[in-house]
Amino acid sequence: MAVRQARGFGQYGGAARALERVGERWALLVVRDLLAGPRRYTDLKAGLPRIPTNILSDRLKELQEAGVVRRVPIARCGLVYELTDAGRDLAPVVTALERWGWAQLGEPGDDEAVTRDGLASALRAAFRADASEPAPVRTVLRVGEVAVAVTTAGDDLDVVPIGDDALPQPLRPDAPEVETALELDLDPQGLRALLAGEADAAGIRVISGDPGALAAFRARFRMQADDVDPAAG
Amino acid sequence: MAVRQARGFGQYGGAARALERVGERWALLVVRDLLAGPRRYTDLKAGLPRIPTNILSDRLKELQEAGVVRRVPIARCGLVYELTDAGRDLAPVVTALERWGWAQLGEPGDDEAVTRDGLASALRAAFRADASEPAPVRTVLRVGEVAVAVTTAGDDLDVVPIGDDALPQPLRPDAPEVETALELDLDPQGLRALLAGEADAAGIRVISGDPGALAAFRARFRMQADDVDPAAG
DNA sequence: CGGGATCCCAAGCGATACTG
DNA sequence: CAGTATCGCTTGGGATCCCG
Repeated sequence: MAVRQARGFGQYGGAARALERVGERWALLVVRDLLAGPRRYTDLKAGLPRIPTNILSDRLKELQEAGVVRRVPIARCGLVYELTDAGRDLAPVVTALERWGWAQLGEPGDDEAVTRDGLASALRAAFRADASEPAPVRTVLRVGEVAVAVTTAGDDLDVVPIGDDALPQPLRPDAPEVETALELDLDPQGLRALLAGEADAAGIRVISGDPGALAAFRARFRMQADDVDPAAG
Repeated sequence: MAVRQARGFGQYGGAARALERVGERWALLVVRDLLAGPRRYTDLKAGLPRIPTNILSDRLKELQEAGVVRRVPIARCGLVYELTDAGRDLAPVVTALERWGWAQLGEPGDDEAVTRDGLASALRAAFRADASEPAPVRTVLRVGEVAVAVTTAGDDLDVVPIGDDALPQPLRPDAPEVETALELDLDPQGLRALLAGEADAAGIRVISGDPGALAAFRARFRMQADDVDPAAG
């Protein structure tokens, strides 16, 4: 009996119910990765290097039963897992966790790496919509082995993995030809510093792009949710 | 060895780190209750009726080690646990969970009850700041055995438990004499319906207050984060 | 009586091996 | 590729006990 009957907390309330549904170990990390798009079992396992296969299997079953994840057979591409509407509604939860967690992060542990979907999730959490800058801008970030391409356009953000992903990207037709304005190579601490808005640029290497592009990126991606409104009135 | 060394996820990222710190079973419910104010061990145990005492003890130790909770001896009042600044920064996480969870809630289970701090947390998550209504308004909500008094004033929200709490409330000096404009008695489903903005008033009993006060309450407390902006430009 | 610590059992987790 | 099966270990659950 892999799918356990949700050991409850005995409370009628939102937080308790949410934690019953997605509070098991690894569950929200699966959701985080699926927020980047549909993934095959193997993709998920690759993005969660330390998850035991039986646990991934259990979590996917439980998330399906909770109405968060759906199994979708794809023509000649096998089988993918994707979020349901309710699953996508978990984005604010993941974002809140990202913001808090990045503020707590120090040095990376020896065996800690930045994963592709984790990087994408971080960028989504750090993104600040700004309708006043509607022109699309594309940035490529590399952290260790992983890389993503980030395209911003006004309030819109698109993060796509780069690399030997077998999964065909939807390749939004509305994001046609945008030149890459900035390409960065970061180490984990550099990524943290960048998203924290720290002035120090250790661990941040600009591969291509001018300083203005870097400054613009820093302005649009910042982790803390400082909701001060600066000017009066 | 009560305090385990944070079985990590092997990832350098915000969500992973956050879940390492506060992702253990019961941990975020402890945080939720502490967001309502400092609590003694016994208060926490009473608010989390199904938590085994050893687990509560373990969680509190882990949360202290994670820098989320602090133990504070109080003159002739024993010992309380309270959130640190980092712990208070978890409020957005709890709020996001509340919002998602209330949207998922159906019927209460047989042994599920609404707890006082859970009710307070739900109200905080549902509150919509509105600076244009600065006059303080006080509402009393009862759900089963628990009751809270909610005072709103513009962007400000204050939720205090009512009942035989041993713990002395700070009793904010800035909230002097406000008459109770509305008093409601709800069953769990009525609370859910109220916060969901459902028109149906089953399970919602008005003890005192006029229909206008109820309508005003419904306008200021609504769970879904509908961020549509209705009118054009 | 508040604030835990201890014990024992069951259930969940982790690693590896194996299968359709 | 996409899981299932098995097994030992670790946690959680529930009850009891201890200490100031």
